[in-house]
Amino acid sequence: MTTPTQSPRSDTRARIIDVALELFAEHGYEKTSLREIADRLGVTKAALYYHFKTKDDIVRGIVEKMAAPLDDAIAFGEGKEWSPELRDELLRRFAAGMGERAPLLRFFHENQPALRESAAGLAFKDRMIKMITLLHGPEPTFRDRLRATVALTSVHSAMFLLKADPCMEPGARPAAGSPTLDEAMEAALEVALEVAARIEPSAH
Amino acid sequence: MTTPTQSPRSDTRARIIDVALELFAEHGYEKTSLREIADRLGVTKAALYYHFKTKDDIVRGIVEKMAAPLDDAIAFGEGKEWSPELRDELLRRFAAGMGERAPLLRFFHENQPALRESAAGLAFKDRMIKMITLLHGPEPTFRDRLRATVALTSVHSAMFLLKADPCMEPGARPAAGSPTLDEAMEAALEVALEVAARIEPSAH
DNA sequence: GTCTATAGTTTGATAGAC
DNA sequence: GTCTATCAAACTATAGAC
Repeated sequence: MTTPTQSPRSDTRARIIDVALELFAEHGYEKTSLREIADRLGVTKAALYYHFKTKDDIVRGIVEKMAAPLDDAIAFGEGKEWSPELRDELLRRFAAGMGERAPLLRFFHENQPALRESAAGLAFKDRMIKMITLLHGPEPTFRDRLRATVALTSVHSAMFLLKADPCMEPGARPAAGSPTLDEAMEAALEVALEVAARIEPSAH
Repeated sequence: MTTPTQSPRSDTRARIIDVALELFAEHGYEKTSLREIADRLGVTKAALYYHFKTKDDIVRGIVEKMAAPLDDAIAFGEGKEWSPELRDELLRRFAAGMGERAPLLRFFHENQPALRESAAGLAFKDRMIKMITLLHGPEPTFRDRLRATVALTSVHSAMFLLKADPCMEPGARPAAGSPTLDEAMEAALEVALEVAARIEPSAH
């Protein structure tokens, strides 16, 4: 067991990561200043620099803390022989893991320009590409790789729809009401499974 | 006919739009400074401000000039009664129009945080949502709206794949070589049609 | 571990000459 | 229509006291 005298696992560092991801996802990486993060936490900018060397280092912290479900899914799929069942199980694990970490996925998709020059951002992108590779299996066609990619992005698209204005026209009914996050994720997984179902690596 | 003495339709303004979109798509809106745009054009920042009132006004210029194919597709679909044939024709027009304007789509998808506070950005988003609505027709379920959204994003996903490193592992073959832009767009349309095919607005 | 204070840079935008 | 010169503001990051 851990020492009782030890503080609750560097609480501030964890809080910085949480607040930063929240702001990065909502307002974007570039538009979120360290001052905003510090203010929301009730500390000063300098305090942030005690825990993280640079702004980009916070991104590193975010990815390291939040990408665990993605790594788990990759570890589960890696080494196994490809099969339709494996493919579907990977999608289920991805949807379950990322659905609970919606801000991370949003941050990744909507801040590509900032993440493109970030080591941590590229590391996350590599994980996504690895996930795509596991999904389509060996000797894929371009269409197979595209289907795998589209399947993964359907989770993000579902979130986009949730955020988008539900009532768009005065005449149109608000499309079966606003679904909950869980319902949206369920729909995302269903569509993802549909798209991925036509992946057939042996038919090259 | 237009006056012969008139200059070639304000060449500089058009060049600013082209260069700005190119840089915005490649390096992102926030990371692209007006100095960079001016330098590449061989002018100064002040010259930019003669043609555009603010940086965001350049975005407005981009959308107004480049979103024409999208408006055409919307105009084509609006007022018509929904049918599977209309749905597919809309997807074909969208893919054809946006495939030729790949940077615009990339700019839109990868710079949401910046565009979220931009009037021009919101106008483009409205067009996309309108396109989604035309695709799924009346009384959609959330799944239908999601399928319509995913179908539209497949064009962007195809471009993501094209940019992503083709050779990912030492052992893996580079997935049927690097396809051309046209081949990628053809694949994107095929996947989009697949995804949209299960939209059935009457089965609510 | 957190603070004050500030260095040092870059940015978007403006004024006015030509 | 393009230039030079400049502004105020905002940012990341650092130094050093407590």
